[in-house]
Amino acid sequence: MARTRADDYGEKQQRIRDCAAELFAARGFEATSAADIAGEGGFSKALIYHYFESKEEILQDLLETHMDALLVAAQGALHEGDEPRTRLRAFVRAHMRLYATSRTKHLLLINELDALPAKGKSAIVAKQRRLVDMAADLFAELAPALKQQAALRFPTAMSFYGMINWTCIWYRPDGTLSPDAFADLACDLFLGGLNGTFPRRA
Amino acid sequence: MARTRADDYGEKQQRIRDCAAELFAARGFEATSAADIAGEGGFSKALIYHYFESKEEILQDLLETHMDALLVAAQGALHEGDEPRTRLRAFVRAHMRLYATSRTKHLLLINELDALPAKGKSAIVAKQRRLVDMAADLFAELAPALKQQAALRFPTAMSFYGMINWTCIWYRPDGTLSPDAFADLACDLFLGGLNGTFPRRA
DNA sequence: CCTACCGATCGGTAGG
DNA sequence: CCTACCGATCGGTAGG
Repeated sequence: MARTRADDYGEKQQRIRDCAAELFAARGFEATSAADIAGEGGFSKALIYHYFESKEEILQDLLETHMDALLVAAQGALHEGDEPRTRLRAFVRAHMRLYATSRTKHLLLINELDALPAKGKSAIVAKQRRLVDMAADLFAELAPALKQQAALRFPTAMSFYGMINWTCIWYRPDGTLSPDAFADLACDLFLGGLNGTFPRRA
Repeated sequence: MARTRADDYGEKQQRIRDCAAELFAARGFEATSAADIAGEGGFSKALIYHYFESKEEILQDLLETHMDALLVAAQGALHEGDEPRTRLRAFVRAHMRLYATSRTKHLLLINELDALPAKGKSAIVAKQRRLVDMAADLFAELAPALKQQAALRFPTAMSFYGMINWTCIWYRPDGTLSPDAFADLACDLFLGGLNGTFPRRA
């Protein structure tokens, strides 16, 4: 018979993840101690080290999960509609919706990726690269001339990701501008520029 | 006679700033100890606390200086040329040039702003807001319809800053794409969008 | 899954 | 009575 595991193994682990994510996002990874996490969740520091190897492993776990969710959502968006413009709109909306529902993890991905050891970081970066490639392929469909400018493929895709990832600095999903509304604005700006976007219906 | 100060007071202080900046950018503010900084510079930890009140004050000093330089450079760019398009190009180039020459400080501004105490952070944020306002005013000149959409003024300006600030994640000024070349690409993308930018001369 | 601890190191400051 | 530092160590806390 296989070794048994407590019925609530998964839930306990998740509670640790949740408490850690909250504190990592609020104070930063380095500034958060294992004792802080234990205090937040009302469990012992030793419990954390029963479920995770290290503080870094918790962060790795959080970022990995978030990137997987992003890849699934983005991949799904690419099947919504035939026109590349429609697919781009769905692609950007998928990002903003996930950023809204998983704001904490998104903040960690942006701010604390460097806290990971080199090997773990490169695993995350590899997943990010797949996402950037999906965007770049879509852009090449939208502006075929981009295919002749291989050197600008990546800078262009990163300019796009800058627009939407930078939202972690200033955007609050509970404000007047909904995730979809910002997604559409960003989409229009990226496709048509300032003068192709304004005037626009309010 | 006024109280005297060592002739090399300024230089010593600058050496501490430089060593701290390098380590803060490489390892993160929290992960860098005063002892690390002292070790890097070959001086005592006590020397640091003779010149600075705290580790935070060093970071504050670095970010304040960087923001001031950015404000001066950006302000200067707004006087280069009559057409708003020309001024925007100079504005973006000024940013990218400063990011290239002060890459370390730029990284700190993006990654370590939260390490500052609330009061110090808000002083930096206030300066950033002035910069964002300069950009937003320029955009309203370029697309007058934006003036009727007050709610989109800030999101639009932040989308722009996303494109250029996100470079700290992926852009290396010593690569094949020069700071001015990327500035022009970002400028074209923001003004004309994907289809207004490509095809373009290599 | 806890209390009880460890080796080491933290940011900051003492006397001289 | 000042500025410019040094070697040594403070009280607490880190991850494990």
